[in-house]
Amino acid sequence: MTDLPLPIPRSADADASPAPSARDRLLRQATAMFAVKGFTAASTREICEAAGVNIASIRYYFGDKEGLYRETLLGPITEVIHAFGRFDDPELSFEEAMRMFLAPILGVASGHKDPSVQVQVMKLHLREMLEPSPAFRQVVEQTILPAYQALSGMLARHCGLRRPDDDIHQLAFALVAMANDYCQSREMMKLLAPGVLDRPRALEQVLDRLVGYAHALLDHEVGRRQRTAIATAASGRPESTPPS
Amino acid sequence: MTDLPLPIPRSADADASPAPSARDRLLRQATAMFAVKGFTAASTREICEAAGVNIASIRYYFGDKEGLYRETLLGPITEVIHAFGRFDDPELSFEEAMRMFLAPILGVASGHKDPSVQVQVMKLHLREMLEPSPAFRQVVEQTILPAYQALSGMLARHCGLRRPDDDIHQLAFALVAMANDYCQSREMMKLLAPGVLDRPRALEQVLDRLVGYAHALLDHEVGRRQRTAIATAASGRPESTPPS
DNA sequence: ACCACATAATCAAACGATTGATTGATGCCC
DNA sequence: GGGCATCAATCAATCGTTTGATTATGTGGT
Repeated sequence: MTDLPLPIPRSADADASPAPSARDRLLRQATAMFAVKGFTAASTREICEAAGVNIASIRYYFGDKEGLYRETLLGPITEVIHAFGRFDDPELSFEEAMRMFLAPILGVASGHKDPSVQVQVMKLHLREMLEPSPAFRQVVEQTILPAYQALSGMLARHCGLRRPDDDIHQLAFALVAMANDYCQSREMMKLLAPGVLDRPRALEQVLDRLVGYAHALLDHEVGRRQRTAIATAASGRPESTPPS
Repeated sequence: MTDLPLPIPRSADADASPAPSARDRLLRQATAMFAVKGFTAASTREICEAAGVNIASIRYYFGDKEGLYRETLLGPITEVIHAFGRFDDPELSFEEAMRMFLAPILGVASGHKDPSVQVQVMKLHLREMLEPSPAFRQVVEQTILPAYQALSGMLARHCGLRRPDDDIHQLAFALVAMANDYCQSREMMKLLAPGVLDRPRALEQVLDRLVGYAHALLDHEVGRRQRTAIATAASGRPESTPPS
């Protein structure tokens, strides 16, 4: 029950699986462990045992636990952001752009064979938003911030603005929040409304809905700004909160 | 620097502050610690030192660390859900209902003097959605599930349905996600768009926008359903995914 | 008023277990 | 034999928990 002394379970297959190295196994298991249990709760012994490697391998390959964690974070996040592509291309329609932006977050058409890995990585990042580690702040400034600026800039453009203002920022956060929630609240969603995620083409349908939501919110924001502009032009008051 | 041997710092005031007991101090500091560092990362010594109580107090008042954690979770969540009031009252308009529902989540008009406590507690619950503890699942079924059923039921009613279907559930999750995000991504929001949360009436304005978003999404969903109904009636295909 | 007793609350100290990190030796392949 | 990778074993530190004693707060009897 306690001992499973098989460090390399899969033998040399034909060609499909090139027998993942100890480093890769360690990194993969660490991703899963960190996502499920968090940084502190996931012990190095646990991770190494699941990966079938010795405890000293962490020091050997990554220096220490935080180095392993940093690698676990940095790798997939750049992958997702790269998957965005040029979603802020002015040639694209708003729906096309939002679809390009939302699809990688939901994990649609992910490169991995196992879709749960994508979800685990998203959970890791969402956990970091609650409890930012020093490693994460660095990742944010290098990768997430440019992506967010591209999003808010695109939203501003579709609202007829040259630069995003606070209302655009709020709209951007609302859109991102809707997408993130489908990685974050998955367990609760299965508990409260099992049908949404168990349908055959569940993720595609969720993506369709979210794109529709985004369009509705953009139209709402455009309309609100027009009403605000008319109101301020009529009364001369530069107030910023008309009804809804 | 190390020793602060004053277990009861504030002397007997007039009447405003009844000198919080050791149990209350412990509970308050535990809430802050758990919210900031998580369950495992927050050590019992740390919590007790911050609260100015002995380590054995945890065993004395709550049995063990998990008992303290359970109390930390259960208390404020029932408080928030009770603050919803009867938001699903059929007499209310949709905007009135959503305002009653969203305000407690954002922490508007909270009973606490310190608004950061409310945010901390929300972070605790969001963390639990990523890593549900046994204590949390019990809390979900007892308190969150009824509140969610009230929300999805109200949404279904405003869409002309007797019971919520999968599309209503997805709409409900999107609305909750938008509100949760303002507790969850606060740090990142301050980093990416500082103006949104630093305005004088920031929370009230955010609430106004979210209520507007909710209305826009509801209208979008109603329109989508009408278009779907017309399309299926015309072609006879019971498909469920028309464009946006 | 005084003592005896009981309960509640708090304390310092230590328990065993587990943590992340580190060492020096070992097998292996080119 | 010389890098490369892996191993068992152990380090000091910290973890949550527990103990037994000590102080504070009442309570009732005489």
